[in-house]
Amino acid sequence: MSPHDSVFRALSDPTRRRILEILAEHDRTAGEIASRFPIAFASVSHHLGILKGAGLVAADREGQYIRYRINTTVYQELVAYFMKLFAGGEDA
Amino acid sequence: MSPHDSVFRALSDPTRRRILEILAEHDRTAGEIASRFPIAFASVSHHLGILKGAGLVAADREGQYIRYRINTTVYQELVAYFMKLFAGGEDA
DNA sequence: CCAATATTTAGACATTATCCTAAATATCTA
DNA sequence: TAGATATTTAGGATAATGTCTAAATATTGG
Repeated sequence: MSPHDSVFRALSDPTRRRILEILAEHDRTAGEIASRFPIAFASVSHHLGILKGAGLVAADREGQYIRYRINTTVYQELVAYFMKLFAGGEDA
Repeated sequence: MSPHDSVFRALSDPTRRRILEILAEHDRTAGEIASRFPIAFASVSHHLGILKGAGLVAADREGQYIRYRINTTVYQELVAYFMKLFAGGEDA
């Protein structure tokens, strides 16, 4: 029941983690997110694609905009995975 | 209070996660760990160095051998980090 | 002290990841 | 429908990562 490889790879980049932290506050459009970073919009879009592919965020179109939000499902798997690791693999 | 970048980078490689899972069962020497993987001992040693640098494992020399073990401290930070992300950044 | 065992370090090479600019796609508004 | 805005996709340059072999370091036992 480990989270998929793509989840850990997605989390390995600091820009992508910052995106998740921003989305944890509340949902935002791609442009709102991108404007917070000193890199090109296209680069942020690429990061958003990776986060979406890993299931860490979801996206819905709203007219011209695309709104991104945290997808909570995967996080519970992550927490369970790490708890199992540091608990020494015991059943509880 | 996010875990350091090196922690996430260390976790991004599947071999390194497998090492952590093996060490979660119980402590093992570098050689015992390396013998479980189809790659060169030197490569596993490199991975162990990265895990140690991230604080995910600790190592103690035992005569000729070096025994590795899970270092639990960082895991609690990881769990707290992810819980905060998927809880929406609320105080609780 | 020397040879054997255990582990790490160094240097090279292939693969992957990030970032950029430019072009493509989607939607809205006049 | 044409032009403007929002976002993604494509292609390429540069940096980072994982793996290998060979050499170096540490410890034990005769």
